[in-house]
Amino acid sequence: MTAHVSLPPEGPASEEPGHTTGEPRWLDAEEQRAWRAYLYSAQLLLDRLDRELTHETGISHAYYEVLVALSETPGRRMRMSELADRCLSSRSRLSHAVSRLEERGWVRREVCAEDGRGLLAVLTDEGFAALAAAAPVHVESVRTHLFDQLTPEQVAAMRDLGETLLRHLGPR
Amino acid sequence: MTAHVSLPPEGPASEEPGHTTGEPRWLDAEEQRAWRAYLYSAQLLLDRLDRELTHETGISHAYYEVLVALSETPGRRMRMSELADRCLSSRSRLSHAVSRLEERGWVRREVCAEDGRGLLAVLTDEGFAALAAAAPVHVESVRTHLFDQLTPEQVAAMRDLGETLLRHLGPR
DNA sequence: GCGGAATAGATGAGCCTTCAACTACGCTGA
DNA sequence: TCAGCGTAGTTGAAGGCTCATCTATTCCGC
Repeated sequence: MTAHVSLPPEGPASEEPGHTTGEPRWLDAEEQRAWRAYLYSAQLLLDRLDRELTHETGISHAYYEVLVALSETPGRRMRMSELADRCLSSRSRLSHAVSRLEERGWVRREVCAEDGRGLLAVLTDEGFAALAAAAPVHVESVRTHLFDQLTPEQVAAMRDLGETLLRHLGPR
Repeated sequence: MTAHVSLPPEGPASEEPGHTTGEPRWLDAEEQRAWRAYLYSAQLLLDRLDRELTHETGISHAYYEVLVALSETPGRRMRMSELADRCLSSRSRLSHAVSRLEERGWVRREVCAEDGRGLLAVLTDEGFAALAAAAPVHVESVRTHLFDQLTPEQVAAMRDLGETLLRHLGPR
């Protein structure tokens, strides 16, 4: 009955008044239901999108995001750190990812003129072509599993929810 | 400008009428904004919750879900497959996870009486104690990064959104 | 009761992510 | 001009996840 975020109590723990540590702010049944619905649906959705993209194009969602970020930039190139931020990725993770994309011939590293420490990730024509092939597959998944399921009001609520959380979690 | 799900076009591709393949149903600017807000916020939130839980308790969110599922069940035991379903986990992933939890002494495998093929994962007292210690940490994270940020209307919308998507993505 | 299909689960290789070093370069102040 | 610190990025080891494969057991029809 009690679910997920709270410890299943044998009954509410005895509470002494004037506590110092503070009793955990457990979720009530309604909150649990909302939280679980959000958590499960988000996990299932992201998983599904990633799987469909990966299986139909050979590009994981993580790689896809890297390619998209590069493709949207003038000259199709970006500093490694900036790219990491845009992809919600750690520096290390991005570094590994770019190495693997480099092996596929989709990205190339270039030294940065203004900063001798810096590198630019550059999207190659092959990389752009791979992205062009994958994009219709991905957009169809997003339509099918997300937008086709929602009313315009729900889409608006989704955006509102997302933007509210982003203000807290920070665009970094 | 064009973002994420769509190929950044040099301009809309020429479209011949009577197409057979079907032009991709690209997202418009509003849809992209909603989708990105949702995607980013979900990724950041889940990441944050997982990190806080992992760093403060040594239990990843994935393991936490396993422990919670077991703790909620009569006898604190469950068939491996059912546990996998409850945790949105593949059989293989759960099998590996239970092995690791077994090494920590938090879970034990028992043979299943009714089905010689089956196994039961059983939460040990040590496992329950570990969960009891972690739960307050996790609930505080969920409060701080989710519920404290939202109005009651947004919580209701979150639940509605989640349940709508779950109907499509299936409780499996 | 027996042969074959289906189910439950384990296993290992390979890839991905994380974390903690580590290198290399730039910036600042004395 | 150089010492020290901060920033940019890489690297390798360790653990987690996926996928394909494998074993053991049950179920089903005859």
